[in-house]
Amino acid sequence: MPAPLETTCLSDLDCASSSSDLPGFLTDEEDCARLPPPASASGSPAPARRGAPGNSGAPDVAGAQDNEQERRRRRGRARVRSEALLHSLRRSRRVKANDRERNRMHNLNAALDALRSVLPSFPDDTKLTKIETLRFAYNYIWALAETLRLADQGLPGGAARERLLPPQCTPCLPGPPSPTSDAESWGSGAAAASPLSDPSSPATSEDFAYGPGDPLFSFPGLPKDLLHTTPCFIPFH
DNA sequence: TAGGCCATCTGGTCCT
DNA sequence: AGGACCAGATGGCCTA
Repeated sequence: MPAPLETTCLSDLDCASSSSDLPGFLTDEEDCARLPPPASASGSPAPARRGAPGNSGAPDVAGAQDNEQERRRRRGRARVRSEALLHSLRRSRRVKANDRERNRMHNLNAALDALRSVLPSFPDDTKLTKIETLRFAYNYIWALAETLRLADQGLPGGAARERLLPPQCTPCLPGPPSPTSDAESWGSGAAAASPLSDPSSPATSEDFAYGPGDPLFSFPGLPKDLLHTTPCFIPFH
């Protein structure tokens, strides 16, 4: 049991400063409203009614009772003050933690914006959602890497297409391998299909994160022959 | 109006 | 101890 802190109630100070006006934020005012009012502010307790009518005890006994009551009142006030102080300290730490968390998410969003800015944009200028940005970036990087790999092999476009598109896979270029074997963590529906350990391996439409015509699967930066010969790569405007 | 997306708050856990 | 990270909860906004 910590000793009561002999300090003034910081909740008064906290209540005076509106530290946040964010939606859903529990304001300090609301917070403080929940607190038991500080003894000093709760309407001064009735003064000891020394000699008040109806006090029938003997004077010395009455004095002892008054002293005991006064001690109890002081202990109560100290306890309320210490609780309020602890509460305000927790509140202060929470507010700071909220602020850090907000900044952290802003940084994360800024990084996502930066990622969007280096990805091919769409004609209708629709902003990719977060999950779309991540999936598109993943597919885009995979497609670029695949292009580099084919270029290193010195394969012409037609041969490259043969390598990319096995005969049994005509409708679309296989999507990139899933980054994790846990399909559920990668997406839902077709995006959650079984991962391809080898992008050039035979694949079905279930293997594609995005199907033909899906703008998230068209990469304007790829070689023209690939763009023109691969149904999946829709020329970008 | 339901569903998707997002921002924010919050408490827990891990790390330095 | 304090900060970073994470996941759940909540409420607002927008669209089909």
